[in-house]
Amino acid sequence: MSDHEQQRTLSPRGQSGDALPPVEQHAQQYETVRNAHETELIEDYVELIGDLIRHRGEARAADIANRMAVSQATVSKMIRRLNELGLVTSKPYRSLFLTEEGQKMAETSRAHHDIVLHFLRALGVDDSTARIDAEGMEHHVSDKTLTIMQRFTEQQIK
Amino acid sequence: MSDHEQQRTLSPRGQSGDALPPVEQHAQQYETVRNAHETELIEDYVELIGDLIRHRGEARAADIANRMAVSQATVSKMIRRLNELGLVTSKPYRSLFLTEEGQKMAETSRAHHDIVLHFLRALGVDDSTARIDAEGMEHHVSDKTLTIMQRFTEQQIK
DNA sequence: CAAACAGTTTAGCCTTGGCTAACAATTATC
DNA sequence: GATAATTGTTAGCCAAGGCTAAACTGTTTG
Repeated sequence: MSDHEQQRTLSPRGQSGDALPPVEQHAQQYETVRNAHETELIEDYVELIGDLIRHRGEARAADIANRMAVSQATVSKMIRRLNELGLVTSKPYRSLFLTEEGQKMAETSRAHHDIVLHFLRALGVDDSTARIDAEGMEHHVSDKTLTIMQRFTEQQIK
Repeated sequence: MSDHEQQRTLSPRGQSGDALPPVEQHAQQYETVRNAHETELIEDYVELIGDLIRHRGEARAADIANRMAVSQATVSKMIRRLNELGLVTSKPYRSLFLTEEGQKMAETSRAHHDIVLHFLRALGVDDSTARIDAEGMEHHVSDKTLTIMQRFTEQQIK
């Protein structure tokens, strides 16, 4: 392991000039982010497919490409991956469908997304900024924090 | 452009069953996230290097590797990139330094990070969760939202 | 001062997620 | 129903960000 930094066990004050967190904790923060990144895109695709089906009745590759601002080739490749992961079923030149598992993922993502979006609005962020921020934040907010956000939003509305 | 989805200009209610956002706006959300991803890692490295220098007086590749939970080879490669980007200066087998520009980036990242972290704590999120979430959220929070978060935190403390 | 060890770099591999260009299939239109 | 337009797929490219293994440098120490 060779940790040339000696570990100081100062109790942190929670302020800006804080000591660095202990190595293990610090490392875990970054690991969590890296893991989130791996699933993030997949979830975004699945979520979008779910939305398209819900609102349009079908999800076509071209629509996904348009909405993601990505080439059709990229979408095509991605769909193959989603297929392999058992999240969608697709026949060439036909609309896509979500598998049971894909549906579950879509719902969860959608729910998280909504919680974050509503929270930001409740906080006073304007709609278009809230949408952009929510899209990015969505995958990095833990369940614990989501619960707190939800509670906050409800209180604001009441 | 070939938009086979016809654009419905329903005014959205801001609820979960919302119509999809207009294609251009939707596309921009995803683009913003993709752009954030490109700079994210870079910023994390630079921020960490800044922190190490501030707290330890120097930033060694081995420490970075430990704290990022990543191999030394990966760090080495990354340092080369940071060099090319003009963010750090480094002599082989020597400690790193941030350039002017690198320092600016480190400070900005650090500031954003702190705002998000303090905000989460003010919201009632426990410390270790707040740290993890902040690490992920940091790069996806717009300036506007940061301002609002900061105001919220101050009000809570008062 | 030589050997051992810790730290750094390089080489070479892999996967992901973009892209363009060329081709194939489906759908629409005349 | 032939042709045009749209949509989908395939092939092949690229950069980023991981990894391991091996080579190299610098430092410590017997």
